[in-house]
Amino acid sequence: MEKPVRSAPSARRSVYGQIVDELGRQIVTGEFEPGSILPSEGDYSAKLAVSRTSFREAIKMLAGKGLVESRPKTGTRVRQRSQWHMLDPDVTTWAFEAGPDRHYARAFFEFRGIIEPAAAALAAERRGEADLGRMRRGLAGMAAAGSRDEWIGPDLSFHRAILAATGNELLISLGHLLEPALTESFAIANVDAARRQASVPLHRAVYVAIDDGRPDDARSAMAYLLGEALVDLEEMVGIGSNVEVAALHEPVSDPK
Amino acid sequence: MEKPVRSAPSARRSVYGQIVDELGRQIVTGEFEPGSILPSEGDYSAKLAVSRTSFREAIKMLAGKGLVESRPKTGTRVRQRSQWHMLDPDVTTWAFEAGPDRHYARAFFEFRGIIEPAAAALAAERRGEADLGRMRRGLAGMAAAGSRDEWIGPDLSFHRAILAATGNELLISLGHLLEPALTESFAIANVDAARRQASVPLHRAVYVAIDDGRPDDARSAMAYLLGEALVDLEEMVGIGSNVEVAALHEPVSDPK
DNA sequence: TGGGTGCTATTGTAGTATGAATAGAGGATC
DNA sequence: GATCCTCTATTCATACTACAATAGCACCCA
Repeated sequence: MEKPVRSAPSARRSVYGQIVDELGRQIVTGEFEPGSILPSEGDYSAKLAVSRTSFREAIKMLAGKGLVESRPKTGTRVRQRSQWHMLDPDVTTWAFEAGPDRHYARAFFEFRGIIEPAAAALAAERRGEADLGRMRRGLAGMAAAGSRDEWIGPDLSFHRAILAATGNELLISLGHLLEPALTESFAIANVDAARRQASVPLHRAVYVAIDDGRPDDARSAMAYLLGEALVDLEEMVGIGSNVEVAALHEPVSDPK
Repeated sequence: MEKPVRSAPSARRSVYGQIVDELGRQIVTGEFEPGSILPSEGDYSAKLAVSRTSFREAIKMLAGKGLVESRPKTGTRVRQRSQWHMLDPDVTTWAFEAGPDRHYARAFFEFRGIIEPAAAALAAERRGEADLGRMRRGLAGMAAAGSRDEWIGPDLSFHRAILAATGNELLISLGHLLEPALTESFAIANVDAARRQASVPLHRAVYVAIDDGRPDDARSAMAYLLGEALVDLEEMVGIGSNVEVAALHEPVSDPK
């Protein structure tokens, strides 16, 4: 549909890459409902005015992320949400781009709340000088940041450095999810400069605990930091409101 | 190289699917080193006796998992491990298939040790009757299992049911990683029937705590369960041995 | 010696042809 | 009337070819 400048995110320029982004976003936002069948390759590629080859390559990439499934005769079907690879950076990007998807954003912050405090504790045991240096640079960058855009990079670096310090490849991989999430979170919750600066001491507390080798303090400092960040987002978007939390107690219906 | 029966995992039968599996495994096991360039599409597809079309579709799927990166003129390059999507089910499968990759297996169990106790705690707060039913069926299946193969399914169902009970899509996605991990773990650590049966009460303890709505007990019961499972694997493969743990304190060198 | 400038290998895209698989309709059989 | 089988049409799967776009690299010229 409308294809605006879309400066920031990913910015794939190849034909198949654009289709991946466009179709991926449409699927994640629910424009194509799970269980539904996409138009046939021939029809859809013609409609998009691209070759069937490029279209198929895009579909293959989406299939690799668990979003769709192609079978002869049947066609290409959108899989159930429970089958999607939610931990894929692109899927995360699309989910956050989709405007404030409250359900997803809430799940994501809950997930961070599990991972990152534990990662901070591990980092306090295993941090190397290089990791600490990256954290310090992140802190300095945050303290110096004037605009929102100047803030995101250092913030991201700081959290990534902690994940990297754990030496755990799976935790490091989570850093790839953080980028779209942070970028879009800040785009949504437009916290002002004063508020951002207020979180610098919280970040510093995490750093000090890691530097001193105090895992439990690092864990709780990180938990507190994330809690504050969630509060900011809540106020803006309303995720995590009481209604949402209550609703979450029953929808385990999800019947595969 | 040798292409044995490979009964269990994925078992893709399409041409491009086989290439994805084969290339993916070769990259993850290090047969193609990060930073190296694959042979050109024309050469490699000819060598494999498949069309360039199918080969490219396979490459696209691998690119979607962050394993490779294609650019005109340069070719297709294997990306650094830190860029891989380690939380992709296929990548997990290849990493475990690769024989006992101690480094990865240890990271994976550490990761489970972070996620699953927290998930169990959340499940104790949010579980629905359907979730509890699935857990009960899993327990019953484990108790009744004679062979190793009969055990894996119920075990997997049990852990997935807990993740599902959290209602958190990201946690549910982790269930996709569990399947290859459990399958291969049991293939490696061939624990005997008596030992498996000994873990049934541990699983039951987790279930009871969740059923009763006691988050802290669920968390610690799950942590204990995973600890025991890790002990089994350690004895077989040597992951997590003292040497390994000690070595992990410094290799944060991982540059970029 | 330095810098611009083609050459060329490689991926990207397109179009077409053929094959294989299967859902579903329709017919045969009991 | 119900069940099973066959047959067909649709769709994806694979292959092959041609050309465009890109960018590394060597070469040439000032």
